[in-house]
Amino acid sequence: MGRQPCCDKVGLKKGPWTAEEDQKLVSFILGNRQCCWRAVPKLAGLLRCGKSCRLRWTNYLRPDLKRGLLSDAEEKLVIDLHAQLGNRWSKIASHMPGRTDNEIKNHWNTHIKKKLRKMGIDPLTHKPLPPPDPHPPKDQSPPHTATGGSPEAPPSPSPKPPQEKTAVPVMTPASQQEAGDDDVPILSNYYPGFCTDEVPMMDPDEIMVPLGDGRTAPPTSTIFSTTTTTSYSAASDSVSSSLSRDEDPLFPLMDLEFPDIAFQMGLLDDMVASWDDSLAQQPLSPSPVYDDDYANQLQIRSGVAFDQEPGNKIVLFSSY
DNA sequence: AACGAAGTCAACCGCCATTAA
DNA sequence: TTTAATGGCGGTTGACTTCGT
Repeated sequence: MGRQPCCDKVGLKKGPWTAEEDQKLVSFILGNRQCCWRAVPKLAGLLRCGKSCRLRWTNYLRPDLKRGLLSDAEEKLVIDLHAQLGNRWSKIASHMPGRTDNEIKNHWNTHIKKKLRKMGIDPLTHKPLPPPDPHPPKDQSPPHTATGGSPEAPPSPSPKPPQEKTAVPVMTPASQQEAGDDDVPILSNYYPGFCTDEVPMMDPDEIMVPLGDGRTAPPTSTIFSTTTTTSYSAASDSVSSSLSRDEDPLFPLMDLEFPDIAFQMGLLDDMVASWDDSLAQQPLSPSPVYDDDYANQLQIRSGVAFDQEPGNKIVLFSSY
């Protein structure tokens, strides 16, 4: 009957992840075939619940995450998508490869909202804000207009829930054609490519990590540039998330981009290595290049390219 | 230099839809 | 068919950082 509980939550650790935990989780996920998240912490030797592991992986450790502030184009995209989808952050994120729903949500709440208000636009309705009332009523919420109120507005006596989730109906004409949740017709052309909704766990013997032998490629096509085979070790600080991107040894790997030139130059085999704990402690050079041709030869799965050749070949790269 | 306010964002909470037993 | 776990989602929290005084 049913399934076993996800976790008993007894003796489980909470709070920020340490570098050691990150390393355990990454090593496990990269080294094991897909299995249920419930089993991950136990098998990986983590005192976390599976849900926590999943969140950590999807929001922070996934190799295809872009990280960094959203660009202007991305911000615009978020605004457009939000106008159509409301606070359905995962849907929005699915149109923005390399970005997580959590990241977008945070950015919306901390940056975009303010920007829109400064521009005189209601971030909830995406319509012009009404001019400030020179005589605001005392101890009473201003009457709500049809366009709805801001969630930051003082509590209203109306039974309307305070959350923004109800913002969805407030939409642009485009969205008012009642497109299905999944159908946001315009936006995929901003970022043709991958959807980050599905992040596969990887087959253990499909792992290919960059290696370095000192070779460097031009900046736009830089391959992975580690010299010694060192491990993707996050261990340098007890709280990795407190590190800046430049300091955190995790980030270089996250920033890896598709090494097209390397492949085209026949360096693929040189770059193949088995994943193990001794890999890549050394920072890896990011490269903003993605090669469609080579990608076409591979099975692209959410920013992870699996070489069709049998063997231990997988390339981790950012899908940007 | 010290303190408090404001901003940022990783992580958690709780709900819901899906799915396995 | 029923039950309950799982995974996913959006909202919220709180630790940490940055800014202003």
